[in-house]
Amino acid sequence: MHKSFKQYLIQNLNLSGEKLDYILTHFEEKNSKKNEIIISKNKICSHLYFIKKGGLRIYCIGSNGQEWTRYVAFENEFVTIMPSFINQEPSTTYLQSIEISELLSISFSNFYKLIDLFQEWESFYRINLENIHINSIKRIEEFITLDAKHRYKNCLKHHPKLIQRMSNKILASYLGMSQETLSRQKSK
Amino acid sequence: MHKSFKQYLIQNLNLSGEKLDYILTHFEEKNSKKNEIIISKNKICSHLYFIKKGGLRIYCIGSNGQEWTRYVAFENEFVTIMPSFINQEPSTTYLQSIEISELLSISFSNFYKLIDLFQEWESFYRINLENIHINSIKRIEEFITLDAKHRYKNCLKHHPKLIQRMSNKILASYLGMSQETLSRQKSK
DNA sequence: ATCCTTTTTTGACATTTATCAATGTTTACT
DNA sequence: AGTAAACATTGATAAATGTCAAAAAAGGAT
Repeated sequence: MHKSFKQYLIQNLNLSGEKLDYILTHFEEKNSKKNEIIISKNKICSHLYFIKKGGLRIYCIGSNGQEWTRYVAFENEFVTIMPSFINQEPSTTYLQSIEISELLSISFSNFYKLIDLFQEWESFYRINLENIHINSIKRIEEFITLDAKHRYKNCLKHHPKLIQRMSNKILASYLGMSQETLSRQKSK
Repeated sequence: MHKSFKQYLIQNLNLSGEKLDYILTHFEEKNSKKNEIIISKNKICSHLYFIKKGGLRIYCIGSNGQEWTRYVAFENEFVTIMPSFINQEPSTTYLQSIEISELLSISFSNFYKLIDLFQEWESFYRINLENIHINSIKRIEEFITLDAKHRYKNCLKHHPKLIQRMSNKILASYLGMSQETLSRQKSK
């Protein structure tokens, strides 16, 4: 059960045997269809998800009703709507499946229970936080320093595979530009 | 010694007595002049700083030589160039004092030594990471959803005090717009 | 395979924001 | 206090990007 996830944990979490199996019992299988909304705006995001297969995105709605993608994640990544999950407050964004996906979920209370129980689990989480935070920092730097053309080129350079799995519409909304502008950057 | 910092830790870190004092011995006083560069681009950021007084910013250089402010921090906040500090690799950005500041610094090796020694210290750091990551997320959402006018208005609403302590030049570079554009937003 | 829906591309035009230049204002230093 | 340097404002213009509309292309369901 949770085989690929267990492999992932063995490689990244400094725990094994009974403790690891105990941790695994806190995760539940959850599948999602393409385009399925997993968490809606104004709901409290009560779970954190591990992606075994597929991909998710987090998006917000702009003043004119447009969707803007704040985050994307694929296989072997954790996702949740952090501001909502951590503070257990209503979300300002949506969590959506952008492919047929196989997920594992853990509830807020169980997640933090494991942090209290196992320092190794907290370290694992902390290292994950460090990494996603560095990614956020890079994303901020791209927004303040680069124009549309260079944001696209940069993304193409650093995440060529991800681009292939996203529609132009979603990629444009991730890069902070209109679909038309993205389409024009591509033909250069 | 480190009196205000000790108060801060007593309130936010679940440790006291000898252990707390032992932690404090790993921090060194450091003062900085206004505009002083504390860490230069291409250098490895070997320390994390706590701001007792004053303010710092992190900025990067755009393709046309402009400075873009990625981060600002004032009293009772920790700052470091995270991508460089965590991975001990050359920084792509500068860390600069924007006011006369009184800092406390801890080295990379001592910081992670304390994490290994005290689970409480790791928790303290983890909670800090959660908070700054949520702030980064909000900043990303502002960049993808808001135009220049609304980015300024939003900043005015959520960080009115910080704005007063930053020059227009730095504020504009923080909000991702030219000084002239910011100046025009203000007169509305 | 075919039809229908959705996505992507392209063009024309509008809007936002940047750039350059000039002037007025503040700040820092001696 | 006085001076030089840095900063802020304003106007004119240019460049980048958004919006709207239509055509072309791609993808899904039956």
